[in-house]
Amino acid sequence: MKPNELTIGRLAKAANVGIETIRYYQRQELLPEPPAADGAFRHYPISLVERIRFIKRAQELGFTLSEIGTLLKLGDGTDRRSIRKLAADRLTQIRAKLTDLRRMEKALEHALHDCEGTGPAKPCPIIAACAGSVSP
Amino acid sequence: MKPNELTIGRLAKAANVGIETIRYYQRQELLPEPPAADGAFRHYPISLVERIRFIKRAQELGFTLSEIGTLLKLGDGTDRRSIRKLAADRLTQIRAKLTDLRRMEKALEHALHDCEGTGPAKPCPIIAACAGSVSP
DNA sequence: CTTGACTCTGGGGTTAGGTACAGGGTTGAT
DNA sequence: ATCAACCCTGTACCTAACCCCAGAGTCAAG
Repeated sequence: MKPNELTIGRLAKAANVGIETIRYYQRQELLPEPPAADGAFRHYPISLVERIRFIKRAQELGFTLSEIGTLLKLGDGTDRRSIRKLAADRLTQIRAKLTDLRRMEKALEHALHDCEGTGPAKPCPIIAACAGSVSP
Repeated sequence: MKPNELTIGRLAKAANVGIETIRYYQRQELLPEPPAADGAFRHYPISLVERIRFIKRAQELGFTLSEIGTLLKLGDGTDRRSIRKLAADRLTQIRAKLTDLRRMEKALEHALHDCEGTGPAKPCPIIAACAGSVSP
């Protein structure tokens, strides 16, 4: 084993992911699979640590693994147009989800607030919100 | 078939869900399963239309089906404390997700903005964001 | 050269909320 | 009585991103 190479376990530890995650990324073609001579241990270049970190950081930006695959292929950064489109689409999705969640937040806040201030004589406003009645 | 009863298909149509959704809810014990005499058609009371709508509206508030099961059991609204806890917990989750998504939104906005204004001589800021470097 | 920690291949399972058959049986309108 | 439209049970599949396991082989330290 050369000094700039790792076994899968050490690679996993260095990149702070599980071994199974690495194998999964290989199946998704996000990571190369080094050749193994007849069941012997594979040798992974240390550069893969950075590649895995790239994947993880892209995930934190909300990209799916499939999008990250594209990003990795565009990794030299010369095709700005494709990269921008990917990022812009993802941003649109994130904003849609934000709108959705904000609606839920408001509705729940409202129902909870009403519930705090409602005596047990009236129907529970949270249940009422689900039952579809408008708060009186 | 009594006038206040429906077949599963008509119930599905009335509640605006698929037949399979109704069966799924039955398996999750969100809906009762009327008895069927030896492979004959089941008869569903029309009141289930409202129950399904309840489920759908609760989903729009962000509750999981399992939580909705609890809500349905608490449906008389007398146990306000349990209901409030459920709603408050869900609200907490929604807010956590909102925080997460807002972070993603900011980071993507920033990277996109930088990318618009960066000449092809510099590395792509979107790729750079994934690669973990701080924008210079 | 033994031992224990690791790795290999191949397959399965998980969560949530459904969707999609296949191969029958039932209804109800003509 | 026929026929289309519907329903029954049971099972399998879908997405996304992994996790887990068995049984066999390999590597490195002592």
